[in-house]
Amino acid sequence: MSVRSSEMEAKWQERWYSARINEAERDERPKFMVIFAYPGVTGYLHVGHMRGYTYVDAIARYKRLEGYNVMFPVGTHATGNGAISLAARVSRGDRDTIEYLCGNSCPLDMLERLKDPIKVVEFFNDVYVNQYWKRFGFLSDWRRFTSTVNPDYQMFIRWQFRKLMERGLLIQKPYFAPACVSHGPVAIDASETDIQCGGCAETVEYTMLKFRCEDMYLMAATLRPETVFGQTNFWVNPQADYVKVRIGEEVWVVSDAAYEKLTYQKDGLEKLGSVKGDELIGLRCIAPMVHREILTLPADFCDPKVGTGLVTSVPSDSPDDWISLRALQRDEATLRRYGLDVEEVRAIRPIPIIEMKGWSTLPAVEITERMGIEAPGDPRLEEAKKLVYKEGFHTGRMIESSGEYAGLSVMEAKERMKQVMIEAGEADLMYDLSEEVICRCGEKVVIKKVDDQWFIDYANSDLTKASREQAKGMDIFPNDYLQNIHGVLEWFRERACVRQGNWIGTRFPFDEKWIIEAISDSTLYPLYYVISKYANEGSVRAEQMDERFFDLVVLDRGDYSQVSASTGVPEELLHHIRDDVHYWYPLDLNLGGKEHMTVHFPAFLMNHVAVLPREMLPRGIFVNWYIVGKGGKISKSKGGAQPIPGAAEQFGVDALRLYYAHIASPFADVEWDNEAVESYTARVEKMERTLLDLMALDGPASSVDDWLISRMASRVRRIRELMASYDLRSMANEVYFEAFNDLRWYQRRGGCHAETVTRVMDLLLPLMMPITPHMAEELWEASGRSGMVSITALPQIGEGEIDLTKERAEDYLRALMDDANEILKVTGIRPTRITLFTPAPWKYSVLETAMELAGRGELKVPALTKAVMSREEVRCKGKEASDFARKLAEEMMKRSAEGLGRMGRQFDELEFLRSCTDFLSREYGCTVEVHQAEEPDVNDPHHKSRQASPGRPAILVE
RNA sequence: GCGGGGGUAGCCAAGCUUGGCCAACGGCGCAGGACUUAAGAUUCUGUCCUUAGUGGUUCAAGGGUUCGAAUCCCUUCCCCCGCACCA
Repeated sequence: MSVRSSEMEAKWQERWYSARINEAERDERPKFMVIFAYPGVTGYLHVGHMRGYTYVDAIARYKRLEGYNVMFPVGTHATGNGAISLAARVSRGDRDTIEYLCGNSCPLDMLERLKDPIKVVEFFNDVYVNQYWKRFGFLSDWRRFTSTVNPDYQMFIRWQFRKLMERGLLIQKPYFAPACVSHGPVAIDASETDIQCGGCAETVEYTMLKFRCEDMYLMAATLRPETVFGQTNFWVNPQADYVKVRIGEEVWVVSDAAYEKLTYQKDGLEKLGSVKGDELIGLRCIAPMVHREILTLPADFCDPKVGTGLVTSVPSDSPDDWISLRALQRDEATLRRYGLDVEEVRAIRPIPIIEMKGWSTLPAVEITERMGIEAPGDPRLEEAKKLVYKEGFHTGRMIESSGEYAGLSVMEAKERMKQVMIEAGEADLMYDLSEEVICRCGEKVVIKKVDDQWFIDYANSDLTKASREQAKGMDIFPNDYLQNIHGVLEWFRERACVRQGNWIGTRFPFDEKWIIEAISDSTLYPLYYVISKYANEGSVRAEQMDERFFDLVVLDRGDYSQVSASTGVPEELLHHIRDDVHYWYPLDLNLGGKEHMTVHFPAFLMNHVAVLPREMLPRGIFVNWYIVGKGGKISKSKGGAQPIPGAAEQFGVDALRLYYAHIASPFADVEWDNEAVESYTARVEKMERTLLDLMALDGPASSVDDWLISRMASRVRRIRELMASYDLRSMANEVYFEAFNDLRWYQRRGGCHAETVTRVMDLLLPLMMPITPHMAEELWEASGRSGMVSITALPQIGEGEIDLTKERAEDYLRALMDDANEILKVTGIRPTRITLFTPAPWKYSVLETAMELAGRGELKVPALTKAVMSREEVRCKGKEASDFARKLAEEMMKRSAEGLGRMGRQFDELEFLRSCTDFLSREYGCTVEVHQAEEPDVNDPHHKSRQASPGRPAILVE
């Protein structure tokens, strides 16, 4: 795209914004409030992100056309550690980060400032608003911009949490979270803001099985508590150091390392003394659940750093256990060294416990054989374990050996058996990280018990029920999600809503040591856009927005004079804000990417339901899918990774907007493809040129004028229907492709009437405004219209403008030409004369009779034949007549009611074709004659005229 | 495993809810014609096979329902996404 285009875009944006048509103020009109789920401020966005945002602007613009007072606010979400992480990387001069910033044309002198997380947020807020959203010509009310770091926003969030507390939806219970042993809570994520290594670690829950052994318990940590029925022995690492620990009445034995971890998770641990691994070998202990006595045996694979450093042995399902057991059984020297009874150990056999499709009941034995694993310590054991575990977890089922659990799936059995053992005091839980994590300070990161973690109780059944009820009445797109969201709401459970540590966010109002986490502070926020304007313009300060303020303006609770006195906000302003809130809310549409389906949208809905009265609950959700790069993510090498301003420059904003709107259904991922985008650039240019050409026309009226007007008017009507479900793609198709083809056809048919063109522009330009607003304005102005198309109303269709018969006649002409082309193609004739025959009058009378019969539902071949053959003027045609009746009846019986309706829309074919002869002879470069079949003295050597039927003339080419 | 989505002509992609002008919108690509000194742009025509406008075979595969199915039902094969504390 040319510079001219960018200048043109800037020109119109400047006009829109200086005329403030984007600003939303309460008035008498019906309102429409729409948002997109604000993006997290984590860095530059790419062209894929603009898809959903563009939908929102196009929908907002369309709603303006329909006469709504539209509010389309934007904001950003800075909560979490994204900005902190980026600032940290800039601070430490991370090369990739600097390159990334500069590659996106971040000014060099910014780098120093970006060491401060808040500056990072401010910087990107500016980038998003100015380089993305304004660059795309969004009619968003910029005065309402807000960000989760703003103090006023945070006052709103604190209020929201007070309301959740009031409703009894905040609950406290223990929780296990990663923490540095010296710093406290840390974030573990791939960007490794807080940590040196281990960004991919996950928290894993081990079940500690208690094996009674004399006066103590050997504690075996396992991820597979459901395998207890397969236990055959117990593993101890003879080299490792273990400790005895008193906890309550019990004495546990765990590895040194495990003891340390447990001190963060269990209260009242008392270390009694150390014990070497080899001292624990050859003991007999009682296995939990099965209450069998088993033997403790030596195994090197027990890592004291993993779990408790003690392992229960299930050789049927654990490749490690099976290989170690077999090796030990063959190793008489070792057995003797530990004073073990050789025969007893050799008698140990795996016990089948789980059956799964395609496997024997001893999968560990099977997999090791298959993979040829022989010795303990084989690195492939890890892979073998994963494979068996995964298969078993998903498809496994417990067999008879598991007693009352027989028949349960592994998944179910795992949960149940774990619970039962915990309740019986035979097991406990411990948490660990899947890999080592080291804090920035160099200390270890462990899983620490948090006793007083706060949760939002999304499992609350009243809340769930009310939310589902609300969802039923909402406009939710796509339809599948409307079905699905009920399941999601049902499945949503308590969610930890606060964090400690290094996060950006709002302080939890009931305990300032907590920061409200990222999902929880972005659910009710659309409401805040109504109020943010007052904070941004300075008429209400953050500290004035206390609980009573929001109670009053949102919930109508409290007294104006009192709240005014206590907050210092003038009473009149309070009224004003209150009325704003109740005018704009509820939110009409919340649009967001598909990643929001399982978390954000349900939480958004449930928080609204929890806090607000029924009449303020949201009305719509729209989910959009992604623009992806070839083979998945958008990337530099595969296209689409270029900065948004660069793409705007290269392709043109209107072209990009049209691309997003039209390339595919919103509910499907699309692969970014430069060529495809370029074709939309070409399309925008073609459209513009075509319309400018039309505007230059100044000729006489002709028969196609009414056709074109009808066509456009029909499209306006259809678009109204389509846009009731925000079907931008179909609208784009109608305007930029279908209507475009109409315009070309009009010109081809010789249409050139200025007045018609004027009317067409009235109808068409507003419809172009939502998707290609800059071009629409440009053409609006070029056509001599005043004002801006962005603030016009959708055109009203005049009485009689839609004339379906005219449209049908033109379709008939096209079909005729298709037939003629077909004949010319097949025969290869270069025509010197084309003769068209309309059917003989009696054929119309047969059609009429057929329509009558069809209207009564009595159309059948014999019925029609009988009815028409009784008439003399038909009967005299003999077999030709009966054949025609048969074919017609067969044809018509295949039609839908709509199809029959079209057939019934009759017009004078003879006259119409005669009016087209000039056009047709121009098209075909030969003389064109029109006759009625059975007209005397017409050249028709092959009796082609007999083929004519109503709606389909016969053609003779020579 | 649970939940969800999908397989349409060379490619992308509509249609499927409410079965019937559906051989299947549209775009891209390709081929040919027109315009042009030429190129580009534009425009017209064609693009499953066959054919004086007909007929045949198609919408992952195989069954079924129906006068009639890309559309509804069943079975099979293949692909994708989500499963949480991450926005």
